[in-house]
Amino acid sequence: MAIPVGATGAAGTQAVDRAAALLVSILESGQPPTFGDLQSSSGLAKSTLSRLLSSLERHGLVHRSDEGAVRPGPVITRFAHSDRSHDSLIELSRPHLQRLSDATGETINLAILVGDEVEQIAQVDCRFLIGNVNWVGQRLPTHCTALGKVFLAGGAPMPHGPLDRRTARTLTTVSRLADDIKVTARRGWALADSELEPGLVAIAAPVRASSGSVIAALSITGPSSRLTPARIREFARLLVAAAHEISTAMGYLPKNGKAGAA
Amino acid sequence: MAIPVGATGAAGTQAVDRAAALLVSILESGQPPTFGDLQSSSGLAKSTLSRLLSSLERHGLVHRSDEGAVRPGPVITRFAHSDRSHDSLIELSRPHLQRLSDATGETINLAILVGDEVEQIAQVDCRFLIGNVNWVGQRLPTHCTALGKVFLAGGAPMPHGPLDRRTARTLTTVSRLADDIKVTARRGWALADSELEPGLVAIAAPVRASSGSVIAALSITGPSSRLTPARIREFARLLVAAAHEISTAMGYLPKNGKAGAA
DNA sequence: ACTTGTGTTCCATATCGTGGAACATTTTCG
DNA sequence: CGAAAATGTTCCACGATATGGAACACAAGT
Repeated sequence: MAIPVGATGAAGTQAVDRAAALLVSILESGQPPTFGDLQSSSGLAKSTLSRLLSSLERHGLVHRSDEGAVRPGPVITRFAHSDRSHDSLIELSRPHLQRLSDATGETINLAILVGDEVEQIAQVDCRFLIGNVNWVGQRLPTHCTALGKVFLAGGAPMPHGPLDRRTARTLTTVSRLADDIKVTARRGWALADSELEPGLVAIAAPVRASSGSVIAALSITGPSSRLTPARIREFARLLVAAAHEISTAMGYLPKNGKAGAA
Repeated sequence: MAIPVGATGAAGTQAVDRAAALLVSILESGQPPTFGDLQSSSGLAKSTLSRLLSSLERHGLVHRSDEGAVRPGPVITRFAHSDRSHDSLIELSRPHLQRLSDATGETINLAILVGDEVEQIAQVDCRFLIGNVNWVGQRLPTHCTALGKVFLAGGAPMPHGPLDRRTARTLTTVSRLADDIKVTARRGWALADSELEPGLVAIAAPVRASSGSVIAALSITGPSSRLTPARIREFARLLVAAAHEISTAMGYLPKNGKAGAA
């Protein structure tokens, strides 16, 4: 009685599996599929498909517009626009942060852009005694942090007016900052060496959504005594790779366009 | 034999209904529920719950962290951070836009903030001959549009440098703009009268996520010949009400905190 | 080491989901 | 305008599939 194709140890869930697969294909398809699209892509009987969709719709997980397009429903929409959507980004990223921490021993941070500031949303602490305390929840300016520069390089509006001078090395003119951002964009990662606090070095790289826009930034932070130029170069490779892995998990496709659909 | 509680004409979908309800409660609960939480809130047998969760997890719709917390899965996370999440916001808003259009006869727009500009993402055209063409996709500055002012009043970073003078009535100094924003914030809606284009009047109101942050702005636009002071006052009431309804649909709770959970 | 708590696997049972066909609606085309 | 095609929903008898209790595996607390 040969188990069907690739039945990975799952049984007793036919209906739910089908409904789940349906929902996934609706969430991942670029264009909202129609009933017909789903019918042919899933291979389900009309009646079955109709029943499953009705159930999903009844629970607000999908919505059928007048023209017959099947879209993510209000429950999904609400979640997508709520703060909680960041939690799941963190959850999805955590293993990568951890791996990066294991590889470098330094403090790893994940941050998002809030208004014109950078807010840390996750952190894995360094394993040295000399390290930073918990930065989660803290907001910092964009012009003097590696995390901030990543967002600026990703298209966030440049800061205005006189740039706050945090240290002697802070970039305090828009033109010098713009130059740095150009370098950052080309290089693929940002550097802030004693620009926020003397002796504090950070590098950061972008995490991208499937559309390519920068949705978060990943950073490695440590004292300049440990983050020497040679180390920085080495860590930057790891950092960019990790950020890239998260981006991929988010549906970003490295070279060409388009995200995976069903 | 007596249909169970509130069985709204649905049958033949027990398993899917249960799984869907499960997913909804995971998406809507403030704190990620544990297996136990779900067990008691759903009343399902352990074995059933385990099977359903496994199925959802297998499809990437939920994710179980090490500590046993059940969270939205990668598929949901990807969607939440993709551009497509705006589509479903539009879909959810469209009936409200339409109703507003029917009531006022003027052009209705929905916009989001992209960087430091406002991008229109949905529109319902006015029923007069004199009206604006399709603005969807167009980006405009924040300082001279009602839509933009809504975001500024909602906490978006103020624009910098010299403000582009679009008309004689454009607010071109940051301080005058700041005053206007204060009024906007207090009043609950924004007004831009001939500030973008002579004779073009627009009012706008905020759409809020469950967290209270402004995620979109809703506007009514028309020529000053039709949008007289009296009409503006009348329309503003309708506008604010409509924006509020969308906010509510997004999980925003008017007075106190907290969004609905299961 | 024993107990308690949590989650997964197993299995016989009958409940629940299935798909074909009939039906309802809307769209297309002659 | 009416016939035909396309699209989606409801119905129903059948049996495949989900169910929940119990046994099991594992971890945490005492």
